[in-house]
Amino acid sequence: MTDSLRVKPEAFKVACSSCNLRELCLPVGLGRNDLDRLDDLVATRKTVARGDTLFHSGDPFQSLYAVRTGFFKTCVSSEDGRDQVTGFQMAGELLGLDGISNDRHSCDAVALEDSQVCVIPYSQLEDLSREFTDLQHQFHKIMSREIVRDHGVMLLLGSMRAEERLAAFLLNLTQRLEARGFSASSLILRMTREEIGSYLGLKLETVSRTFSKFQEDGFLEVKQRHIRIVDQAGLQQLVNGANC
Amino acid sequence: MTDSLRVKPEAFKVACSSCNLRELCLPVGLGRNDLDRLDDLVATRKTVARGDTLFHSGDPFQSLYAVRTGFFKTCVSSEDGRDQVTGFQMAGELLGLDGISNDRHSCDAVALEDSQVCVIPYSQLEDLSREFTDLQHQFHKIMSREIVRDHGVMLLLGSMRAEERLAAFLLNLTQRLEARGFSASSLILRMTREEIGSYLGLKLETVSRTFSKFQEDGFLEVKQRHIRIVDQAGLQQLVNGANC
DNA sequence: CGCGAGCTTGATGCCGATCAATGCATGTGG
DNA sequence: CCACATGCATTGATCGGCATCAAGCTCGCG
Repeated sequence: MTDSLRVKPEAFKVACSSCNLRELCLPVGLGRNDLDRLDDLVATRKTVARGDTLFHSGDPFQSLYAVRTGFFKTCVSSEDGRDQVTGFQMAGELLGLDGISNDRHSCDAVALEDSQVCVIPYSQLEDLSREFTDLQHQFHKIMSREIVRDHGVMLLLGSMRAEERLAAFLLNLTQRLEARGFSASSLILRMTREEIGSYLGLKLETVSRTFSKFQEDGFLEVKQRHIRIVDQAGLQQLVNGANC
Repeated sequence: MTDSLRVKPEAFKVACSSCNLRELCLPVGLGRNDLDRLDDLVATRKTVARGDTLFHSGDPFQSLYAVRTGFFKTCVSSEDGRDQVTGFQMAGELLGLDGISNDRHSCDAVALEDSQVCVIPYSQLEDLSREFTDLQHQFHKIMSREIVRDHGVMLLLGSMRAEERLAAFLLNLTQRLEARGFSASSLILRMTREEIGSYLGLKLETVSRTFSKFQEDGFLEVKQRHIRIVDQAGLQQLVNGANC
């Protein structure tokens, strides 16, 4: 092999400045100068096969990860083996923020399809964000946004009924997919009914039944993991308490 | 009144460096130098009467607040009027982190007793944390800790039954009170059954019934808002799935 | 083809919601 | 000081939504 070929193919693309996710990811709002420095920081990628774990709860925390391609779930579990999916992450979203709190990850991150993440060494990110106000501010916004998202999930888990939960889930998913240039009305679920159920505080049978009901009611077409949204407004009405 | 008396009594105490909460609050782990600068930053206090709101959802975000004395709840609400308590905050805990995400608060913060908070102007905190690594790191830890806490609440809401939720709630509360030098076994609840229920995803009647059951079972003595924990280990066993 | 993981659907039961009445503490005005 | 109102808590009776248990179905894959 020649020297030039020994360079990993990813090396050419590991650059936030030319990444097509830069408007969704950490670099949002950064200027040319900041971006160049960020490119130096985010120098490596990591491939995670479907079913594999990016990090486990308890692992020492070193880096944040930005999803480049693929799809992840994060889940926490209690001592007695209870398990809760805390989120699903897609391209441009950050993984690992939980680890900052005590230098260990406190949840598992599992790839639900073959995925690729950008590795962001955390201490270097702190260094760089001391230098660049915009980066610092953007990073804080991302953490804050995660907190706000979590509060929304609490609202869902604490006060919504099964149909409302699933409707809210689907609308959230399609909205994020749309922001990434995918269809807002047709999607393929990367997670099982059980994983959806865990996220929504429901059993997989309830998730399945609710999908069927949505189909009967004309909101969706459901064929296993293929979902087509027929009546988005109807789902939206469900989430707001139109039926109460 | 003499001049000396006209000086607000608080003026002497508005100093993180001499605050008895500094080991629980933002200043954790800061050196002398950092602390002095933080003192300049956190120059004002604010008194919030019981029942009053420190900030509303939608208010422009300017500052974080550190609880100095008293007790708060934060709650989010959806368009259709659904309401969810997302947390209870006591001395040394930060309020307002949700506001960073889009320069507006996204929840209400309500004082559950007469309280006092330290006002931390956010943009100045950002400035200062660009200068002091330790402050920056501590701030990030606090945000991350909030995310981890939220994930714990999701686990609770998504997978625990009523008794487990209330037991977990009480243990968490006493643990935090103990860290502040209060008794771990005797406490006065600052919130109503309804607020507890909202936080735990239960109705107030269920909360009340569960308190009564805990009393029958010999875990607690309950007299309205006065709680005495008789069998902490028993509660702990409940939280872990000892009964499953 | 046959196996297994995941999904669907049905029957039943239980936990917690709901509805309703009473009790208890605090405060207020006559 | 009592009468009454008000807010919060307790307790009971009933109901319903979701969990649970169980059986069959679909589809991808070795």
